[in-house]
Amino acid sequence: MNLPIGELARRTGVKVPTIRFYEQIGLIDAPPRTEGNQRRYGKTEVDRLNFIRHARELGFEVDQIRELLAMSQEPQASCHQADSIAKAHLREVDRRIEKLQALRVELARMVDECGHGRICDCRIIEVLADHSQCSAEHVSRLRQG
Amino acid sequence: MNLPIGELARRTGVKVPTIRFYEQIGLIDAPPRTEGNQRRYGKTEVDRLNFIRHARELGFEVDQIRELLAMSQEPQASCHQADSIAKAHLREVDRRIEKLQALRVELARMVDECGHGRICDCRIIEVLADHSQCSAEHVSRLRQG
DNA sequence: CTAGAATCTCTAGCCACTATAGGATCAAGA
DNA sequence: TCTTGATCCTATAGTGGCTAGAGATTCTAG
Repeated sequence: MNLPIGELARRTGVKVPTIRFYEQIGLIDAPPRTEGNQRRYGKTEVDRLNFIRHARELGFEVDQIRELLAMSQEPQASCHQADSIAKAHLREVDRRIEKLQALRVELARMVDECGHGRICDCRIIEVLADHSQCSAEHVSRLRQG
Repeated sequence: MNLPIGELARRTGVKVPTIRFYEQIGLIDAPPRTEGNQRRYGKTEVDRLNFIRHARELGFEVDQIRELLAMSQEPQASCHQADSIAKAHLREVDRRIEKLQALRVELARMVDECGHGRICDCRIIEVLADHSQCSAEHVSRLRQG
């Protein structure tokens, strides 16, 4: 194999600076270097990065991925822990979906009721200015969706 | 009125450091100060912060809020722009919901297929390691949910 | 007058990257 | 062999939207 970092990036869909970042935070090991100090990777890293990317796409946080990686390297361990990480994550995803759907209703209503006239009659501004006009009980922290 | 920052925080649900942060980034104006250099707020700021908090809760970004605030201060302007900001946001929310639902399916399948035995038989690790086992086409950026 | 709550500024930290600057190295073609 | 240009290197700073902490000052009730 002996892949340079750009090729590893191409094969895994993880960007070059992100790979270096993952090395920095210890999510992947520092690989051997060429005489000119360039990183060279093997199949192990392709697999590991694919695992990481996939888990990130599924919304797992880096710390959770660290745990999953550690577990995957002890094949005799019980998978109870992996199961519970995934279950917790599933609950979290369900929560996010619920919140977004409440939010969706509110936004749709706002847009629907916009008179398309002047700001002073616009329901969008009005609703935003006055929480009591909300039909749905929506939620304070949406950073995670 | 002449509210100190803590009272403004209590009335709007925006935390004290966040209010100072909003002042720093120019989302609200710097208020007058007491002789001892403490901020004192009036009704205007209560309204404005409520507007901001509400819009944040609905998932609008600070830059969008800036635009909405600017618009709301020109009551004779057309609300077409507010409408399009809200609509764009609605589309974004729909996109997030779709992604999360695909993700949900995948996670549920993972959890469902976990044999609750040893790691080497655990579908969770396996599925994460191999994207091709995914039933749903899920998505690369989930930071916003 | 005093105690303690609230406020002030400033700086750094959070997460998971992304971007930029200013070099060095590598691989292919002339 | 030389050159070109793509890729690579490190280091630092920036992103968004806050949050936390230190250490000093001010306000207010008793």
